[in-house]
Amino acid sequence: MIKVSFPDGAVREYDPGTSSMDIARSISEGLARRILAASVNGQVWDLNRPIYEDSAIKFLAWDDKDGKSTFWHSTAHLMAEAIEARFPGVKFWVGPPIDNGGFYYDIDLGGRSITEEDLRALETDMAALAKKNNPYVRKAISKADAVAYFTEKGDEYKLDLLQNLEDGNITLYSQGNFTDLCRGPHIPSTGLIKAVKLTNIAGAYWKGDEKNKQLTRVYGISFPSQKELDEYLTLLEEAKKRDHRKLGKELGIYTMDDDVGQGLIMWMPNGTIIIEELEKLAKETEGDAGYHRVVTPHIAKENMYLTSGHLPYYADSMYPPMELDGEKYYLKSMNCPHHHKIYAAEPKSYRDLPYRLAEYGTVYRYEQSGELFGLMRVRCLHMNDAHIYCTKSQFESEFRAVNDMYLKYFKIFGIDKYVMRLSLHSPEKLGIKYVNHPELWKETEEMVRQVLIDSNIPFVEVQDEAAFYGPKIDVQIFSVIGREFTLATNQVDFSQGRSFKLEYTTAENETDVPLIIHRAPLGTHERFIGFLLEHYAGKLPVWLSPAQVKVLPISDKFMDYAKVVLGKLKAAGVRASIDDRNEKIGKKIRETELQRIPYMLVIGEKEMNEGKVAVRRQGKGDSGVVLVEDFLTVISREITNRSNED
RNA sequence: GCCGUUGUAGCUCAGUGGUAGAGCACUUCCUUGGUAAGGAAGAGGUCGAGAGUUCAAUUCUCUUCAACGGCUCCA
Repeated sequence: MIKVSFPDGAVREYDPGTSSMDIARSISEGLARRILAASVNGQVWDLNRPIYEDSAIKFLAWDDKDGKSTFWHSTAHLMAEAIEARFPGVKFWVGPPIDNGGFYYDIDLGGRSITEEDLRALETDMAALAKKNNPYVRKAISKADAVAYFTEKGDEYKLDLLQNLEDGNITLYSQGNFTDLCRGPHIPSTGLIKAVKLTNIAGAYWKGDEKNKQLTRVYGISFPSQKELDEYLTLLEEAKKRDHRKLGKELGIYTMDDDVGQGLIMWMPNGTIIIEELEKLAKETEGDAGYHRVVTPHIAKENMYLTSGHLPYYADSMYPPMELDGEKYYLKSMNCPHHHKIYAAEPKSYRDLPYRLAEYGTVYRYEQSGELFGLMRVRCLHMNDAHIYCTKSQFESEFRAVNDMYLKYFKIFGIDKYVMRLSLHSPEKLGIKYVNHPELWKETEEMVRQVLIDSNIPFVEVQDEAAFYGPKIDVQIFSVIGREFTLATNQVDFSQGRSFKLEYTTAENETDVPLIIHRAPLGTHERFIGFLLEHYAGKLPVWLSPAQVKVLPISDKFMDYAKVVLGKLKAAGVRASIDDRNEKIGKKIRETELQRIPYMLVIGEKEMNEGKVAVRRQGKGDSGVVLVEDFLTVISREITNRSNED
């Protein structure tokens, strides 16, 4: 007998060779019907795989992350079966589940292409195949047999996969007429897949390398019931409504134009107000933290970018140079070199450090055309940039102060869904993507890691994401459509101080090179505002809102009083206007609501006679009649406090 | 940059091998209305751009530009 223990601590005995499914059935039929896979000693297993040893078991159902991935992975195989039946001779690369929902399969269609109509037909095929309730059958196979099998099939992709697999560790999975090289696990049978949606078709380089052939990737998602699929589709629709590109247009935040160029944002009056509020916040905060503000040009000569390392490392993402008087000038892709020159303009002693230079710097980056994305990925951006020059002993407290600044900002904006990422270099890319100082990388990476640990900030470590000049902490956020972006960044630079020959005189009257911190807690205006629009679903807090109050007279009989109210609002520094159109109040309210203007002041006879206003909060309806002065007190406080409540 | 999709009025979108339509927005008039769309009339587009096929192209073909979905990339 084998001992099987459960998450609640219970232990039961079973015959060796019992499967997780048998065990589930011995507990309850309902459980057996619900589960998709099992975790056996921490590994996800097929439910029908026999267990021969004492094991800790946990059943995985749809509400489990691993249950979902297993389900989606199995659906990918189901899709492959349907595709192979419809397009004989196609070859499959890999078909994994996706973390944030669904699955894909990369396919070599052999010159054919798949259309939207094909997807609809494949969905029908898949539903029919699912209905057959074919079991997913696992078969362990020797490497030699596997190679023979796929050689006969002429499947160079699976043979390629096999190269990196160890003999004795190779399994095939089959369901219906489809067999795939796969480590599994899978759900018991296709009948569990009740609803499938194939969402899109895309190209994807084989092994993710753009030098390789491009395969066709088909994305899909599936659910154990039609209802859940419908809910998912509704959720997608909702997400689209808060897409910053849609809101940006509806709210008059920004525009782009073919004549201006790709990825070049023009901020409209409403967007500019947001920018100015953000800059005001940044200037206050940085002023308090001892930063000096500077302003630098948008271009510089080639030589500076050779010194900085930008040209050797990042020439591809800089705009090509313009030539003047026989000199090459580049649009700047970073502000740091200019700031270094300001540092170097006057001799520094240790008494001058930390020396902090801040600028909302405009930089230009030649992003690949296919990568541009609304406000989130653009070619001209305005960075909340600053560089801190400090001694080694000051580094930790400076770096930590920057982190504290992040957290302060995030609290103001109510940002809580982000991932702090410690971005490290890759040793094999030293001298290619990263400056070649292995010992400095090691030292500074440890230093940054320690700051995070000491500050009790949860973080993930990722290789090969560092800046070319040093490790960094990135704050990763997700757009409503699920794309990941670095919102803010806090970077160590042990390299440029040397390349620019920056120095300071130490207390011992010696010369030393400062460490540099590059930081951008508010990222760039473009990405940050794009993020905020989605974060707030367009309902910006009052202090940030381009229009804060709309005065809505019931009819033009009350226009004079409305103007008095407007005058008081403006005198108090509130951004307000009157809807003086000849429209009914219902329509004025509807349009103001749609513009996400936080406060509406409805004014009619009663309000006029009593010196009051009827307040309506955006999204919340009528919230009562108050004296104009009382309203002013409330809104002024909300603005001054940069209140995030509504 | 690569694969795929799309491009018609300010916006959202119909439509056709015989030089275009709706709703909203806009303008004017009527209406002076109390918490999410009052009524009427009017104006507005060389159908992304260029070339080709055709008696005739917004429609078919090619090129190009841009947007979108991915891939690659992202200091």
